[in-house]
Amino acid sequence: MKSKYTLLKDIFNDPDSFYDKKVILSGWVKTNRLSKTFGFIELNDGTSFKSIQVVYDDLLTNFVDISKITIGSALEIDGNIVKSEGDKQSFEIKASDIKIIGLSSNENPIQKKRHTFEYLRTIPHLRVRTNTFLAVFRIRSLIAQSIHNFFQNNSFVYVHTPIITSTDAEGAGEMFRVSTMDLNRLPKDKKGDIDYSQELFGKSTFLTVSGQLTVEPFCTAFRNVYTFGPTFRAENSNTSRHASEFWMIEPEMAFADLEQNMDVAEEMLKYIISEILSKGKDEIEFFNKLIDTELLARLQNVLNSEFARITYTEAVDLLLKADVTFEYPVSWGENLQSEHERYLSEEVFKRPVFVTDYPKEIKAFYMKLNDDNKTVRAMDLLVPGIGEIIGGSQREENEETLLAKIRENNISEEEYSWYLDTRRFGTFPHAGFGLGFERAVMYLTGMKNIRDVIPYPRTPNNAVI
RNA sequence: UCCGCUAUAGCUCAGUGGUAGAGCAAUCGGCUGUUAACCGAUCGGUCGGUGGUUCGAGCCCACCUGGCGGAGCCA
Repeated sequence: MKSKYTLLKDIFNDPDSFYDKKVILSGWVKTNRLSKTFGFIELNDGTSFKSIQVVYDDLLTNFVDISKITIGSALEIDGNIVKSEGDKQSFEIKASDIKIIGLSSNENPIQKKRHTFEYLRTIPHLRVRTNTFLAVFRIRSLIAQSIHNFFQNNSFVYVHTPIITSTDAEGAGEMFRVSTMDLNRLPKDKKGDIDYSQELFGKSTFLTVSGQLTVEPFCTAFRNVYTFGPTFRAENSNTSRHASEFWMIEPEMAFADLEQNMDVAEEMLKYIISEILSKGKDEIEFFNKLIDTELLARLQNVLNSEFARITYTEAVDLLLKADVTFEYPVSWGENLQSEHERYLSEEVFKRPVFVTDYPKEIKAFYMKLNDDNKTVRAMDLLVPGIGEIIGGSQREENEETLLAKIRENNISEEEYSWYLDTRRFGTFPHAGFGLGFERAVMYLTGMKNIRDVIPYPRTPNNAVI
């Protein structure tokens, strides 16, 4: 992209080559410090996490206006890159001309002070200008890109599965209904029930809760595939790690079993970490300093250690033997509670841990039944601080067994006939998992609330903007 | 949805039944190298809402609403 403007990222990459050179910068004021005849502006142009210090003095014809410049104002600055006399930066720009492109009103709520995340959530359109969110959303972008790179490098095909689905109860929670009908005048059929045949699609439709089922047919053609898109859950969940709209990555691999599934998940996470450590250095250092002082050590530890792998049955044994009193009792056949998962990842292993082979009763119908007839080839990846970040399984490839599971679970055979076709017309072992994108962002930045890693978070009773 | 905490100036908070406070921001002024600059002044309030107890409520009680934390559901 050609432009008359020099970008801050280029200056920070190689400051020496800019010394005593004239440049034109454009960007936004982070802060302004003023003395009688001179002042300092910190300017960020969006291309770098770091800002540059602009030195200006009363030789500027518009010195009075510049000295009153407000946070957020957009400026164009002509000047020379020079060695800085200050301690906190090695170079700065000495302004020969400053144009005010857009003055910020003095009512800008973003101030030169610490704001709480709670307050900033009420102004999602403005919080992105603060350091924390500049760091969060650049890292979020880097993580997304590195996920694509990882799969593309490994011959996966990216599939856009539908966001509107007609399959009710895809198996994971409450769904948002997609309707074109007038809620105040719902059409009724002869029995007095709502007549969904009058919908635009001629039937009920919903927002997807997972792309997994619709990506599986692509796995039967392209071998290795993945989805990466938005997902919607209408649950009334009020926690720091649930959102109504979030993004999910769901790879599906042909001729793969659960072990390979875990290998890919582990390799993928390590790849993402190595990418953000090299490409998001400034941002990760910022998180490590101000958000989570153990972040860097944790990321390096994860990068250099193997993830633990235990079965559900082993996990239950470990928990039963644990010298800890849990609020909820542990017993084989029950779901692991958050406190149990936390104990395993935070106390026992102190690193990510795969828990596999859960009782079939507490897992989805499509998971492959083990020979013991009691457990399925499922895996959850638990990480310290967040809990479950990945859920996956080897899929049941046997048509008869899958059909039996569908009937056992009172799922409509008719509605899933297309899914059964994947087993009828040339079945094969396959496996996949779902990675909660925002949970990954939380884990990799140290941010504690999912609302602070989504640009415009949607949670129950909260859809600001 | 359940449990707990919470709501005072634009923001962050103090205020222990008896006159509404501070820091930051903003505005004005001072200051020749600042780094969340510093110093002085000014401005700033329906104490979330409704009802109750009391001579008197920001403070006590009830309900409602919002926010946060935890649990469940899950990613």
